[in-house]
Amino acid sequence: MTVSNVVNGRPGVAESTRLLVDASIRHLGYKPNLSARRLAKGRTGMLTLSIPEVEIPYFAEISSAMLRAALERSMDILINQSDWDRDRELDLIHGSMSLLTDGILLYPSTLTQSDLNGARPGVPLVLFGGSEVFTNVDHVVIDNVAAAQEATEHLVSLGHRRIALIGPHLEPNSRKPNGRLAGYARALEVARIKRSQELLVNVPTYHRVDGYRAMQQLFELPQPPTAVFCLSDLLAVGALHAAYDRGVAVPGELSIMGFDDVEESRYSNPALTTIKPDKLAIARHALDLISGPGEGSEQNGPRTVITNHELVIRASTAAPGRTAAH
Amino acid sequence: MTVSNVVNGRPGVAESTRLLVDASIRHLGYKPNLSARRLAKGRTGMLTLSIPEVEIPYFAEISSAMLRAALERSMDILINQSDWDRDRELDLIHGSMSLLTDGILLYPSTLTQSDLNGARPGVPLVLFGGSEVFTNVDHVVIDNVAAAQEATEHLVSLGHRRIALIGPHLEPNSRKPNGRLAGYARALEVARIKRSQELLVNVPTYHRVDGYRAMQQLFELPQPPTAVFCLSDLLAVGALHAAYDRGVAVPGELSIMGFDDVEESRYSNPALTTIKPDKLAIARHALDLISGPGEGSEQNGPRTVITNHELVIRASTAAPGRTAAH
DNA sequence: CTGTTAGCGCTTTCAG
DNA sequence: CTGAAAGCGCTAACAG
Repeated sequence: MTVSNVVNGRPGVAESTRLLVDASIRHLGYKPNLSARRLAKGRTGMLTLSIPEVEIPYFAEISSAMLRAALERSMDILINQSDWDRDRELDLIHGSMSLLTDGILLYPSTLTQSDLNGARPGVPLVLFGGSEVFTNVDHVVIDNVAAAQEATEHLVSLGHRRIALIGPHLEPNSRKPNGRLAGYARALEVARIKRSQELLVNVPTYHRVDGYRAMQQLFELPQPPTAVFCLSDLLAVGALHAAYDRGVAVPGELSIMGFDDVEESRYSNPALTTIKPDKLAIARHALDLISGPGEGSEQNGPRTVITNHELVIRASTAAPGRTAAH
Repeated sequence: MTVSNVVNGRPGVAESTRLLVDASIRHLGYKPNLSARRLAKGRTGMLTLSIPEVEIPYFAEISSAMLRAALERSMDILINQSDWDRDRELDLIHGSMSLLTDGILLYPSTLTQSDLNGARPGVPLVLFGGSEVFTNVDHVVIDNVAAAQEATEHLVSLGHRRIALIGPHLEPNSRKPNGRLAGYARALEVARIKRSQELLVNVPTYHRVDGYRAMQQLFELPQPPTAVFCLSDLLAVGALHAAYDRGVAVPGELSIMGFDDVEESRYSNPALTTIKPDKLAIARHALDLISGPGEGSEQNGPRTVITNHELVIRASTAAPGRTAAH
């Protein structure tokens, strides 16, 4: 009908008719049925965003950025929580819900490259973040090795020599490449500091409690570190709390450095020195990739976009003072 | 077709046929089109969740709880950020997007009762949280006045007499009822403590920065408070940081109390005493209301469910010591 | 400029 | 147990 034209604000409708239709619409309380529109049109205007956990501030902030970026392009976002579950992530990409949304934005928490080689989803897929960089799919990342190296160098430049590292995937023989670990290693190498296995604390997740426990463990060392680089702000907040509980002064006796620049860390006591990724840029690039060049670009193969990061120096790092040993 | 039956796992299909169909499905890489299914079925299995901001930990935690509760009922959630924008919330309820999802879960950040009296959305609507309790729509709340009263009484029982309050909607002549303010007032009344207007600091939002500024303001008072009750943990974190910056010891010289029991406040230095709402219960009740009794219950009118809360005492509150004045 | 005709991909009837 | 027929509410392509 002509009705469809007026509802969609398309040109080529007489002003009089338009008014008439508008009146009827209001009168009858008509609401368009989006499902039907979608069936007919073939697109939904919705994207699926998959993150491991909304409660982790980094993901909450990234989600918020995605929501904003989507709004800028008048799209909606359906948030899916994968709970770090491999099956949930696999399900999404080979997936059942594919034809509901126009694309999938996924933070690969457990997937590896080879998982992506198999069947492709029915809709565009773009990855963002994660410790590994995928070359077989569109992926928006930061340069994790450079970032971790800068962070470690900052600690080195302050005069630290015993610098611990707290993070997940630090197992000695992990097959999953870990850019941040590599950056840390490189910085030590440049500074001619010998790596010590006891200063590498592997944790199961990025949660505060893991940072707390890891720090406790480091305090028990015969020769505790004078600085700790935590692979997320949340981990750093946990470490900070452990220092607080033990009465160790930060940064006086111990320097702590985070990663992510989540707002929480600007208000911790003391505020955290950290690495700040450009979250809005990540979101915008992800959105551009997903709704961008379209099918035509398949020829050019998967694209990797590297976004900026920045070292933000706040109050939790300083030159080493007295030892952290109690 | 019979195909539909096997896809939906319905009975009444010969085992042989089922196998045949399954094989073809796998072979052809068939994916059901959810939009089509929805058009035909009339329901989408999706709910819209509207919160002001995902980056606010309380909302992130509530979202997570909703996501989990929805998963338990095999539903999906579309998250909408209202950004505290009245128009966005109104739009949602009188709404355009109505027929996309099966229901709307809304945190009323700016709406008032009268906004809900007008046109009803085409789908079930349930409200959760907020400072006002709506009686004309299904609403899941906590008893804000009781909670705030308990919080204040805890401070009183410690021996405090000058207890400040930091929060939004504290204007003297606000028309919007504020349960938490009422609870605070009642506790003081019971303790026969005179209310002082200078101890009420009204802030624009629940963000950390507002707590920070409000606290700075209180420090400038000729006679600063010995305790502060912040109407959100985020505000309390800001206040804590202000105390830290000024070198005021918490809880030695100043007690700080929060509201929400967000994980962040368990790791602040010191950890915050706070009011803990049962977020999962809120989520589950909201989901039950929305997909519950259905149309039949319209006769019984809107339901209000009040969920539990709990006072959690941690390290940020203690008996008053030296004055907080610098 | 307006109205008609198909058909999106599924789920329902209801016959075979 | 299986298949054919109709229609969910919309948009697209065309004809009046």
